[in-house]
Amino acid sequence: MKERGLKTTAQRDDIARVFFSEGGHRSVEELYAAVKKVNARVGYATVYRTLKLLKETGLAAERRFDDGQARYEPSEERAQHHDHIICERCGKIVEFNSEELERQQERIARFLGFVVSRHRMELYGICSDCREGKRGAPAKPRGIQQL
Amino acid sequence: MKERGLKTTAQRDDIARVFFSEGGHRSVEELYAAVKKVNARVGYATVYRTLKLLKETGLAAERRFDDGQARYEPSEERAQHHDHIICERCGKIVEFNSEELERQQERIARFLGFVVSRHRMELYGICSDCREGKRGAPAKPRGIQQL
DNA sequence: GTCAGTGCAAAAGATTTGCATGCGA
DNA sequence: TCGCATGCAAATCTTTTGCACTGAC
Repeated sequence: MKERGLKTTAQRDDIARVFFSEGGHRSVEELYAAVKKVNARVGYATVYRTLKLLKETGLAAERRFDDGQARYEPSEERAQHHDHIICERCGKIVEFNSEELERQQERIARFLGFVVSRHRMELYGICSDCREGKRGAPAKPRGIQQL
Repeated sequence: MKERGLKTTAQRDDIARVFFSEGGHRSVEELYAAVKKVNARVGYATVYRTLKLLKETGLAAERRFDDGQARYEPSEERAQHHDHIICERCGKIVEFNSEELERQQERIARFLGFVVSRHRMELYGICSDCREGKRGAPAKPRGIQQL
């Protein structure tokens, strides 16, 4: 699973297993809690160190939304590239992808003389469930919306 | 200049003066240093507090790029809305605006059932100066590029 | 004269790091 | 066995806050 020059240890295995099975956009705190349940012998620092490792080897992508803490998700090498739209009321995060938008960005960058290596694009607003006054946990994300 | 219900004090005046005259995307640290030169009697906390005030009254906009610290720029009430493209080599930040891109985002959000309140869009790449091997300070930004 | 605004230092929250120890290759 | 990986706590970094004091209105 992680033969990219990484030594295998019990904690790395457990962290990686939890990380890739849960998917989603997990904060370090959430991941730490989840890993703890599987292996109580894991320290906070190791979770940070492992996540950084996964990021450096390209297996994980780091996201920073506006809540002040980093979140990680399985890299786009394994999932398709996508952006995020976030509900400011219930916190729901929906992933989407738009070819049109990508082309657009590429065009803009080229015009300004840049070669783009990556981008970050987040939309913030209120989702329909919240506008309609529905309560309770947000609906489970349904994967990447193609547009 | 700041009659939005704000009491005027020497430090606020100085901070606001520096902030609005320098413009750009200044980190708190940079602003603090700049204000210090004008008025040594200003504390770090006051810069933070004043910036937060300016943000809340809509006079300043907070930006968080990928370098871990907040940056502020005069609000879009006074300047036009724009996004950013950032050179990962020299740190140059170019502002741009694209009606097309805005429409695009609006369309996507609507399709997903969201009403957008704000968005965040940053492109990261290498600028032409850097690709051509030019050294030295990045060229002064030339305002918002219309696309 | 009041009370909001300020400075300083301490607190907080997120993340990193030093160091002695443990465990995989 | 050897050295990287780990745990824990301490250190960093950025931002916030408590508190006594100052200055604006």
